[in-house]
Amino acid sequence: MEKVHVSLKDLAKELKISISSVSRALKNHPDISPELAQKVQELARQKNYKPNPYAIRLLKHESKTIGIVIPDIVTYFYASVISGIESYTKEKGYSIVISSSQESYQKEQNIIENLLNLRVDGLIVCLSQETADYKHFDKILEDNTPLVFFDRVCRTSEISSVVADNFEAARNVTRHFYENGCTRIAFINGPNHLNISKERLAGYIEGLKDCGLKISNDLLASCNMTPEGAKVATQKLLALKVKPDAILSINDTVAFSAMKEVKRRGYKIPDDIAFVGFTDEFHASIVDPELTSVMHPTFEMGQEAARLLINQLESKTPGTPRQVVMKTTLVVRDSSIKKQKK
Amino acid sequence: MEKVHVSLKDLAKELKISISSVSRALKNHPDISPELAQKVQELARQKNYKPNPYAIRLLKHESKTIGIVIPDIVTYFYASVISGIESYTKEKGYSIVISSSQESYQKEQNIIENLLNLRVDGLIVCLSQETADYKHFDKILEDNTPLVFFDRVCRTSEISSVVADNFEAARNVTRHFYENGCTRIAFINGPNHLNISKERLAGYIEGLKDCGLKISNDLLASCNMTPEGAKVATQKLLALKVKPDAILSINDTVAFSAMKEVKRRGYKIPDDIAFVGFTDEFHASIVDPELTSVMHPTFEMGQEAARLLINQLESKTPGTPRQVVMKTTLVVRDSSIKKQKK
DNA sequence: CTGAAAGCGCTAACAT
DNA sequence: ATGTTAGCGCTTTCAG
Repeated sequence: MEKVHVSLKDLAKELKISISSVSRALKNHPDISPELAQKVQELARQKNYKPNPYAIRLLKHESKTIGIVIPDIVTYFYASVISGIESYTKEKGYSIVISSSQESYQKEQNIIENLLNLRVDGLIVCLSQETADYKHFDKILEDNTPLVFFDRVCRTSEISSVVADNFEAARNVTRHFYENGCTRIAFINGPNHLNISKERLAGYIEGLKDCGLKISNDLLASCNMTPEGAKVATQKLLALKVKPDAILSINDTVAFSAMKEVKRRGYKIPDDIAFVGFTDEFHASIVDPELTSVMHPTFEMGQEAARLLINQLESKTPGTPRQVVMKTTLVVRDSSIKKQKK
Repeated sequence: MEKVHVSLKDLAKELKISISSVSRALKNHPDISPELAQKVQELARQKNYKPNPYAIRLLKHESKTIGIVIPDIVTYFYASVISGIESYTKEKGYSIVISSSQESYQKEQNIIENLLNLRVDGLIVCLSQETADYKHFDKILEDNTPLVFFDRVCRTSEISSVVADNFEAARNVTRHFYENGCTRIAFINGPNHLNISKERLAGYIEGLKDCGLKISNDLLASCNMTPEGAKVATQKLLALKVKPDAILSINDTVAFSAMKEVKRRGYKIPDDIAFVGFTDEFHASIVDPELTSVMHPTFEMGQEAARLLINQLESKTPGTPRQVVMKTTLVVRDSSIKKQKK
């Protein structure tokens, strides 16, 4: 029943040669006779020898493993980024260990500690929604464990990160609304302390300025990015005396929920209220009307984060932190194009 | 720059005692003086000692790691099952390494080989869509690596698995359609060789019999479960002289795509064509009309798969393979309730 | 109660 | 070209 794997020792015994000869033969070391190499490799194949990775990790002090910390696996955006990370790391011979914080600051800390104890070679992290304090990353830095953030980031002057062009994207969307006849553009934002919220808010405001529209606090709502939170935020906006004629949402999930509530209350999308979301997940083109959304290159963001990390890992030197800003594209669908412009 | 971790040796040197005493002190071994234990633990905490997991894995021949093979991470169902697996394994002190086959038979084989080479303690697998040959699992069995399948399974007489009550669920849905006035009930199925396709098809047919409806090949379509495949299948059904008045879809994603096509062609849902999907992912209640769906206890399925695996792992004995069938629930929403029954 | 020693599987410097 | 040895960090007999 016990798993039993053949070791170099086994091969050596069988061939009546030393372990080091076997080791060398297997990796085609320069000074080994071709015949021996041949013979050893033959036997190794036949007995299905596989090196024990743990012996190597112990010896080399590296695990060829990367830890990933995300708020939640069951979210298109994160799953898709992971998919990009997986593709790049697999190519480079690294394994990934994934843990989700479930948007909890406490769990995020625990997970990071676990991953560090596992001695991963590096970490790729997206902050939990609750995380507003960044001291726990000191431990990682002191540890000299390379770290890269994506999407929800912090301490960017010390730590590399991959983010979307949130400011530009939000500014663009605001103009897009204006060009389509919207003048009361609302924004359902995420928690204020997150960089994505801040940057998108700034872009939204800049966009309003570009269009000569006035900034109104009434048109701003924050939510915890859950469907329920989005619903409440939407209700707040719909309670205004003068209702918004457009709603920008911090992500597609929030947009979906808001749209549902808006439709339930009898308003027409986009004619009464136009919609734009962030991410452009698969379902954006499935909902009714189809949702205009800021397309994030999620897979590429994952690849890029992995690339940054592995570069750092393999170049041993600390290097200067890099902040990679990925370009997004506004994918225009029905939800933002009013048939009857005012 | 190099990561440097303190070892038992370091602690021993500092305290001028032997490594084995340190080791014992740290795990509160019975025969160690309380004072020494105290002192050692103090120093360990202070110097932030953490055991090197790779040394232990080498010694114990176990990795406390479980490999997960899924068709695709960016799919609600799999992500959600993983989430359940993660929750259970974390509790039990195991890490998970996730790899996706991207529905490719070739990749599935490679991944499994990699995971085996990594010496994971066990594997949880959902077959790729292309997988119709199951010989590659011999390697795992020979290896004595415990294995559990979920959802898309094979060789259930030898290997434990967790599945939904596909037959009963499909039969139920068919009756549900009939009770709501549908008599030409179509089924957009997945690839024929998959157990989920076979079981749901059998349930569908049984349901038709229950209702005294006749079975027609015209009303059966297969697809590869992509949105595009679903669209093509839908077009085939809509091309019939006598169109279906209900469509059962192998999963929600297929249903979403089919609904989109049906609406695009000007048919009303549910009055012209009623819809039911499988999974009940989040978006089922976001689409318009909201989709009736067979709710899978995804998180629990993951937990159960992990439980089966870890039981097997820790009880060392092979044990008899178990097939756990999880109960589903039909969540009725607008898409299947015709306002005007015929 | 504590220490010495062997060994998990592997690599690499050091012989020969 | 091949063998010997030491050692990565840890646990666990075995001695004392």
